[in-house]
Amino acid sequence: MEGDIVPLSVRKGAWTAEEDTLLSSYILKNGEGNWNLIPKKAGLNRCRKSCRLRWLNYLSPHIKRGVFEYDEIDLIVRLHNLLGNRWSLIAGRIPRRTANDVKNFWNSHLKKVIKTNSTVERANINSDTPNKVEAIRPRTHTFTKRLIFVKDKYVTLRTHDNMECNQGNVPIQEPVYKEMENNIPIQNDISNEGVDHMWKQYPCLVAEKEQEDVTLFDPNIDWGDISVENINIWSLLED
DNA sequence: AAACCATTCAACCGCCGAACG
DNA sequence: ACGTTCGGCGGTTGAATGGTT
Repeated sequence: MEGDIVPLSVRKGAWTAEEDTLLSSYILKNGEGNWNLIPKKAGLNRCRKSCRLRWLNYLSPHIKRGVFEYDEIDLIVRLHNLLGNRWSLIAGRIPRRTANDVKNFWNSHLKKVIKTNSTVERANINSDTPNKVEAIRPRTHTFTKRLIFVKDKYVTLRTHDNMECNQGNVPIQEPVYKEMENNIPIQNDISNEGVDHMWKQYPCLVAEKEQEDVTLFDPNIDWGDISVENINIWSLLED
């Protein structure tokens, strides 16, 4: 692809502190904009991809670095079990973590020890056999009264202010599912800090009888993604 | 202390799809 | 309809680091 051809003189390899400073100061001042122009305008002898990667995976003030916490690992394992190696989707559900970080963490820490499913506890099983994952592709589903099985559950919704409510047809990209404990929903442990979306929990409204039409979710909210842990909501909805 | 091996992770590569002319 | 550009993705590499012998 012609767009990927870069001049031979373009620098490769590890970034220097000076290059980091040039890129950071330019983007913080002018925004991300056109990655094709950024290297030139920032005074860098780097290709657009190198600049983009360096910013998104390392320099951006929005990313979180360092040790993965238990909650994050748990989420990675569950989401990987559900989505397979779709790192950008997985990272998109873990606030402030990059796809590259999640991928590296999986490959270096989790891949070897995850045997068959998605719980962190089972990650302690020592095995040389890598987990074979069948990815489940997100699809749009229409919610109907058949969702009666969610009685006594909470659904955690990731909402966006700018996303319009699409009543009836809810695009599902990621499932989350929270059990009720003594009628109190288990707290969502995902931080909202520094992210442009909000996590909210809504009780599933359940009809008394299966024959009734039922509004499962508050129709006044803006729908983003719906997330369900522990179950494969997509396959359940197939029936 | 030196050699070797294993692990980590930043960075690169090749490819894809969307947007655009 | 087609070619080009660009942003983005997952797979892979290899330098740096740490651990072991």
